[in-house]
Amino acid sequence: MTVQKPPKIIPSRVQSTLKDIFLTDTRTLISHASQGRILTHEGEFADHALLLVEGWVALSKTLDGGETQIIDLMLPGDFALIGTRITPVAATTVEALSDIDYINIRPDMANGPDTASASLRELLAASILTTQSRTSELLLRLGRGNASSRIAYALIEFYIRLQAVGRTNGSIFDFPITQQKLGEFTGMTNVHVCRTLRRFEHEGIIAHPDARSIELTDIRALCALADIDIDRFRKSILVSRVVPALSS
Amino acid sequence: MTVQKPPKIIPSRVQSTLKDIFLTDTRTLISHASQGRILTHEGEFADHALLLVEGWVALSKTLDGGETQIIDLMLPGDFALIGTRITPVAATTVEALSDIDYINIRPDMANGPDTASASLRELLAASILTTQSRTSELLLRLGRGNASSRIAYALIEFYIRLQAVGRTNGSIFDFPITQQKLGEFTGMTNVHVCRTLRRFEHEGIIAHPDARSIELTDIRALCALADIDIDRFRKSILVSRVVPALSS
DNA sequence: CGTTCGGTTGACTGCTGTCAAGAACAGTGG
DNA sequence: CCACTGTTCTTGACAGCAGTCAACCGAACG
Repeated sequence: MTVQKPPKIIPSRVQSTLKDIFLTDTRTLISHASQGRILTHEGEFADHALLLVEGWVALSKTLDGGETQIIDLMLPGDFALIGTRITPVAATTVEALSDIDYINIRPDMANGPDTASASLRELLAASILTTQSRTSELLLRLGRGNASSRIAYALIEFYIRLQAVGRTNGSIFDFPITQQKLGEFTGMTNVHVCRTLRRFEHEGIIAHPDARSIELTDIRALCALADIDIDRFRKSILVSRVVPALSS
Repeated sequence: MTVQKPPKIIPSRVQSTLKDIFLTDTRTLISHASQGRILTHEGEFADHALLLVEGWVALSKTLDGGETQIIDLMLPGDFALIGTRITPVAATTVEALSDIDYINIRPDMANGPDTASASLRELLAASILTTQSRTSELLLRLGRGNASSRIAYALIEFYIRLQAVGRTNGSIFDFPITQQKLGEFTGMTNVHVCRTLRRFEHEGIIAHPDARSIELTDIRALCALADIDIDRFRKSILVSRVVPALSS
């Protein structure tokens, strides 16, 4: 009943782009980091782009009091600008929620006039707009939704995104995130996350096939709670089309 | 004691870019819309970029139940992609919070290979990243802050942004937004917005020089409430520098 | 076998939403 | 000039959802 781990895949479009740039097998470029590692605070990442190959990564912000809000999660195959120098994602902390494999792309690799660089920029632009779309949806739930709505939203978002990169087995998927972190994403305390998940489980909406996985047994109910039209939502958060106004 | 209305200004960098593109005086391109008008729902805006010259505009999303969350506010001088076809800002409603003047930029105007188009794309890319930064800050307050923190955050954000485009008079500025809309921005009910504003006024943190203006009489207190380091914050939400990885 | 971490549950508190009524004000039309 | 209307703001009473505090459990790990 456990999730079959598919072979590690880089989305094909990204992979071919990277091959053009690096002129080498992408597998040799992969770095590793353990769960809990903070990827910012290390100069090496300033202005870089990060391609996540395996695992989950959180982009978060923290108030002086120490309260943390996760702004966006990176799932396998995701691509994002990180670093501290130029982008306004500046004050963001980048943390590995699980053990991860990733490729670090230096800024100069995307700045050239060649088609490979241009293609990389297009990917980046598309990924930025997709992130913006997800962030808007999350903001809507934080501003207007109750605990059930927020948790349901998060679960559906993870499901749709993982499904798009072949990381689901039916409605089961790996769920390597603590209730504490899920609370940081949904704007709740870990205690209330726990209560809400337990209630969902009791109502037969979700299940735990094993400790590290989750099964969405009633996706329709989750969509209703989160006020999601699943088809429209899928199109909205998975956009990867090139945006004319941003391509060169 | 009222706010002196400065002449209507288009930020100089934007203005020169637009002149290059349109080969004409930008003043002839300005359209008007009245307070309350919804700018989406009209095919004419699909995929367009909008340059706001005067007034406030809200970009919002709505749940089925009718509850609305404002994702971002456009203030005079702001520039954003709107429309429904390609961008993931798709499901967003664009509403004039006050009477507005704006310039509508058709997608083909930014797609050319000429330097003017390229410059426009750079502006757009910078504006998207700035918006992302503001949205992250807002998300942090919605997820972790209480009513005081959220309102204080909103007031400081408006102040900093208006000051950057010369729309403040000391710490006084035009405030053409209802408490209802402020609640849609901060994720609160209009009733609680009212209570919070009244408390701020009673505590001497803000004042109402006249019905349509607001004065931030104790900016330091507001920053403390919102957990804002004002200099860092200013840099973060006003970034307009070109992002290497996105420029062509 | 002790320690740590994450998860679970209960009791209690309190912030914010809901409901409702009234005040201030602008606009509209007679 | 004066009702009439609709919108926004204001305030109070009350309820409920989620945070806080605390205790305990189970699993993983050294």
